[in-house]
Amino acid sequence: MYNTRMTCLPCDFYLRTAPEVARALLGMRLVRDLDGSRISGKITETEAYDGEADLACHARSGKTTRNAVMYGPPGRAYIYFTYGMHWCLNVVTGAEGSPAAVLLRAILPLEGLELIVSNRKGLPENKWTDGPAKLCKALAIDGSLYGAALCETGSPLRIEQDKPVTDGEVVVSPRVGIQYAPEPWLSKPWRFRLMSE
DNA sequence: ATCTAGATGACCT
DNA sequence: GGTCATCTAGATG
Repeated sequence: MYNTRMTCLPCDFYLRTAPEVARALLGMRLVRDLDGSRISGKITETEAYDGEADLACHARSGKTTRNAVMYGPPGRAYIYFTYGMHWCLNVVTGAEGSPAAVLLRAILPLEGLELIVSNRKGLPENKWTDGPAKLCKALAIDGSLYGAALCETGSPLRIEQDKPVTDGEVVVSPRVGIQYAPEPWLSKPWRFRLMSE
């Protein structure tokens, strides 16, 4: 029995390498507090981006205004804007000073369904939160939440402990959308997915 | 089912 | 000026 819904994962949870955190986040619950209403979903897909050496990571060119939060303490939100219209959400991992993060790529809606519906108007249910920019739209996540402490109760955006998943339910594969990256980064098995039934 | 084109602006060289 | 950790609608088999 996992009656741990309201417990945030502690900041120390993120004090590991990005691939370790990416794997461990599967099954946990992403929670958005919006005007007193609760929207949440089970994390079902993640990707790890691991430091300046990782030539697919946004920190590959050093510290900038955009990626600065990755250089800070773990457990905070690195949110970036891309393709002229999309927001994407990451969790910062590792010790302060070492830039790394985990991209949240998909969730399964659990609470606040009526708000998700209104944010994803007209689309079929299976397309509500099955991509990194889609889940941000569904949960009303944008740049105003940059740096939010995901490991603190009371934060408008946080990650709560939930039922862990077994290795048998997890599919590991290379990261997507980084064709520009050279080997070995292109093929690093740092994408983690929960199998769907 | 799978493919393609266009959106649209911040970021980097 | 080219690229981008993407998404959607529309076309086609």
